[in-house]
Amino acid sequence: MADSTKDTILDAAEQLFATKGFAATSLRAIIKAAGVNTAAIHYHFGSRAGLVAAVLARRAEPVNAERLRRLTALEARHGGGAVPVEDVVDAFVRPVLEHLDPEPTASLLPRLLGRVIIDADDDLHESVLHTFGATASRFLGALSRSLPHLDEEEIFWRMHFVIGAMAFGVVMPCAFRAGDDVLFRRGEPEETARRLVRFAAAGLRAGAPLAAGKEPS
Amino acid sequence: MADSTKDTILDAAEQLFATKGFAATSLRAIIKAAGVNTAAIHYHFGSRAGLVAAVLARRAEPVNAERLRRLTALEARHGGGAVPVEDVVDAFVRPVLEHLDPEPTASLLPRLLGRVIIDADDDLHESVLHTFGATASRFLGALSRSLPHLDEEEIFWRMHFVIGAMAFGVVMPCAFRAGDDVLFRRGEPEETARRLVRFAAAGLRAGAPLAAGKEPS
DNA sequence: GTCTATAAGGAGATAGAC
DNA sequence: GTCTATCTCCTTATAGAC
Repeated sequence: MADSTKDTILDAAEQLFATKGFAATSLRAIIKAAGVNTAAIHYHFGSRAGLVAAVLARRAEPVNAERLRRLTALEARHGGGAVPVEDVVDAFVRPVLEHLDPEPTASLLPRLLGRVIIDADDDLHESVLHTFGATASRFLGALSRSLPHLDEEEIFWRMHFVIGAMAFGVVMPCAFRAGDDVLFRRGEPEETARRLVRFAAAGLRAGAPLAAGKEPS
Repeated sequence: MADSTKDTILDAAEQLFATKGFAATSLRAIIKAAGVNTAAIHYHFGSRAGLVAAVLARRAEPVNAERLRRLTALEARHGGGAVPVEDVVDAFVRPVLEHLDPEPTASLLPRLLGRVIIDADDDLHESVLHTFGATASRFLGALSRSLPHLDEEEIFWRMHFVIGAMAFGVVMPCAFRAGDDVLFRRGEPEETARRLVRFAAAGLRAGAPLAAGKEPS
């Protein structure tokens, strides 16, 4: 139990960052939730920014490693040629979405990463670019080979849209209401992943914006 | 100039909310930017929440009205039958995206609405549902008629993804860098709108997630 | 490594003069 | 309607005892 206090803080911070957002979570709230001392965060992480970076790194690095592992396996299986778009998208979103849960409070990792994507303008932005930049470049390259009819800039923007769809789909509350009725509730992780992969792959595969033709098969 | 102070506050608040986010913007920052008195916000808007609601309402209501106007015109033109998906998406996203600007600081309205969508969990959430609920319902109904092969829940989730893609595409910084090089920079509003409509319409039109077939024409 | 105590300043909100 | 002054609470961060 050498790192017990440190891990307790990381767990509590992760929970609060994921559910309330980064800007809306104070160190005091984390301290209270973790049941640790006021000075513990500064002792272990130096500052608020240090804690944020630690929480993020602990979860983002394994996710990005898993993404790259899956993409590399796909590329190997296709002999370095084009990988089907669905498979590239799947390798990108599933390492996040498989941690989803119908119970909102249980979906910590997806919501944390969604928030990171979304709370972009504070001190997070540089850290996010650094954390996700290499992975994004690899996936952009793979998509370029899978979608030769699109130029690099178009693929960049479509990947952007996919990330937005993923982050929003993941951070949003699991149920929506109309009046007093719950309309839709998130189902199994597999279901959400399938919906998103289907949507994103079709969007990525669409014809170029200026072309008049329909999507190629 | 009866409302001069009030409007000055609204303008300054809009600017800060759009660029820094809601949670990260304090009343003191707004007061300073607007060059007004400390008590002015509370005199005119009652509280911070009152100001947020006022800023949001001033911009969201015209946008939603324009969305509904365009959708109604489309439905009339198609005699109450199915409207092509591209046109429905266009009516939904263009009233926001046409206010985009290559210069980041000039895209206040899109960034404000993107942030509203995204900063969901604080006191904004109820207000957002109230502001956008009726418009969303109308568009879901139109999409149901345009996409008869999809059930209501699938359409709901895909609309979700479209909103996420739009919000993320709009809030993000206009340029991305790799090392010291600027890779991509946002172009004309028309270009971004065309990219998003193309992507979103293809995603919406994809076959049902469990079906094996490709998209219908 | 953990604690108490506290510094030093920012937050939203209000009272009361003008 | 506008201003100054101020209240109360919360924020991050640190000093120093144990």
